Amino acid sequence: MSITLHDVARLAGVSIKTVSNVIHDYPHIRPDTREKVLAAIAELDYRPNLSARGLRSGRSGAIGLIIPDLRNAYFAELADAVMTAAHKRGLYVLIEQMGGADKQAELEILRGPRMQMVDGILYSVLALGQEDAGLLDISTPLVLLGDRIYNGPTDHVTMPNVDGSRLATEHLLSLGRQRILALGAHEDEVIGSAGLRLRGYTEALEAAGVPFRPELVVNVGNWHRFDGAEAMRATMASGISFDGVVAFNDSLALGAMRVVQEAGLRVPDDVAFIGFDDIDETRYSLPTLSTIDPGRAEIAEVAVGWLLERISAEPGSIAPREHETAIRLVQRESTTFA
Amino acid sequence: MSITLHDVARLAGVSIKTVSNVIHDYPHIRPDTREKVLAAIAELDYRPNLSARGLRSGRSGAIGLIIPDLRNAYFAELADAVMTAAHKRGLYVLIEQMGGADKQAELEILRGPRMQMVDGILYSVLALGQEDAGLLDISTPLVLLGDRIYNGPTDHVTMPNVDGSRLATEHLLSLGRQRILALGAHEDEVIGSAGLRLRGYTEALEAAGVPFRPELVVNVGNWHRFDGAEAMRATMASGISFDGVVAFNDSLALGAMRVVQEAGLRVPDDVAFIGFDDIDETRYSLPTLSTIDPGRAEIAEVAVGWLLERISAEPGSIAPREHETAIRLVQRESTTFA
DNA sequence: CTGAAAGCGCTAACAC
DNA sequence: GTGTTAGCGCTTTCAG
Repeated sequence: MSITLHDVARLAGVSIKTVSNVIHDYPHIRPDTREKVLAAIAELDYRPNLSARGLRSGRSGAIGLIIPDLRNAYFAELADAVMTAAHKRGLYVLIEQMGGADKQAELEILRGPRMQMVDGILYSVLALGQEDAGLLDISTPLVLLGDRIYNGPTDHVTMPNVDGSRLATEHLLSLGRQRILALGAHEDEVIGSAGLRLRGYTEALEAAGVPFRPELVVNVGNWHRFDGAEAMRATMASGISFDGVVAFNDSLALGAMRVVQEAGLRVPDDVAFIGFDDIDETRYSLPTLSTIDPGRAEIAEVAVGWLLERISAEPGSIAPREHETAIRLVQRESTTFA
Repeated sequence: MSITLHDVARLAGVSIKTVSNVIHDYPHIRPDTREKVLAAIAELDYRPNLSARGLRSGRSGAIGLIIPDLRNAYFAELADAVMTAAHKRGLYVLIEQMGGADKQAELEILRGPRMQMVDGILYSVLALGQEDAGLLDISTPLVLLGDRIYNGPTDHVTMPNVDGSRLATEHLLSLGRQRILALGAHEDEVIGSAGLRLRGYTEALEAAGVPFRPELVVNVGNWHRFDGAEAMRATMASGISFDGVVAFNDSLALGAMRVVQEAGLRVPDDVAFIGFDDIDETRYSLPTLSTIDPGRAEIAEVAVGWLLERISAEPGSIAPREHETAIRLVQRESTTFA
């Protein structure tokens, strides 16, 4: 049997209301009463029962984080950032992975029993798209992450993808590269990370007066190292020549960089590489990888902050907001000449 | 206001007990009653209130997973495996990171408010050691992971470290390597992953009649890519010569391999590498990294299973158990000759 | 400033 | 087979 408010109240010689007041820092309590109560709490090692508190208050103190896959370094680092931001505010985080990109599965997780007990949800959209925005009008407070749905029915936090990609491409152009591969495109995608990053790429070429060559745009299904390696093998086999690669994430870049080097080309001398995400690994690859830092901590801070605002606000009282982080070009060896 | 058992009962024209019976698959219910209830549940989209259920039953349906750091690929992959194993059994997982190796901080997390509401804890020990085993005699069901505490007051699941390291070392010896670096030792550590893996290394040398050279044992503080790279730089600067490396985890191996290649040595021709953990990245490094697969899924399965047994058993009724997984040598390019 | 008491939604004796 | 009912521990309204 665990210690309850009653036990503390009895030991301190007060009522449970007073104990509750002390716990919640209710201001009007006589100092000596507070002392007595705190002493009793310490002596009994009292811990509030969170289920009871949750039942009574309607709040669990937990938020959900729905991400594609923890084994993906980007999302592991995002989860870490979200947990840090949440703990600062006394919340705990329930992580849920959705695995493959299946709309139905994703919606089920969003509405499923596991997200039942959280006060709000941070959802990094993967399978759903702009056309599904309507499905997100759920009663649980929700903040969207990622680049699949803009101007949806609720808040959205992401990085400026077009700017980031333009920055990355300009960086390679400034090195004198002219035949730059865009690695990681998704056919016919306009919105979504792939679509937006392709747009930034084309904008940068255009601004620099470098002709856009469709054969330099490489479509890739998933964004893992494996896919980057495969796509690069196919590209090289097809005989296309290039002297720079803007990869739409770091994993793709690392996979592709490996294949390029295997083929005897030097990085950055023969081919310069830049990625997206600034995952830890980019600091230790051979060579280290230049990348766009998306401002992960800022994403987490703003998203958790907004989610909390929604949790305490009247439903419907906060109009949907959009936040884009400050990004940063991180130059490393893959674009630096000795 | 959300839907409660009462609402469902009213719509179905039965009592809440009957609804509860249906939900819990209580066997003796007339089929048509069950139908009516299920229809009402579906119509109202009823979801049980987990706080109320938790309060009443004393179970939250959640287990805690305490790990050092999600950004560490090994633990991200472990978390993934644990979530998979837990979901199979209808549990959700609350992940908690402990950050640096601080005993006090670690104990606080273990006893802290966030682990308050879970039914049991999976704890991958980092800072605590064998001498602290007594501190783990807590009332919450607990299963230990990692290699810091053996034969503690509760169940423990891990890989056979000595065997794994012996296997790895034998593999390099079988390639004809004689000057094999042991990378990742911790000074004076006997138990713990570093101590055990060093023992496996020395055992393999001894069995093969290869002299043990203390200068080939490289101490490393942390086990990140960065530390592997630094340690390798220092080792090479000191002029020690070697033709193989048994790294005590994959990250160390990857960091060190990079430095070796930077210096113009070829892997595996000049130096063969093998790591521990079989993290995803080892499939995509240049060259791909041979490693010891610790049986992560098995660790997760056994640990979650045992934890559940402890949760449903009388406290103290289950004697502490030890489980060692089946391991596997995974040979990749870093130890393969064309 | 502190106490009494109602009730959050659910489970599980116990009745019928 | 199904209904009644007593709390689980906490927050909070309302008195005093």
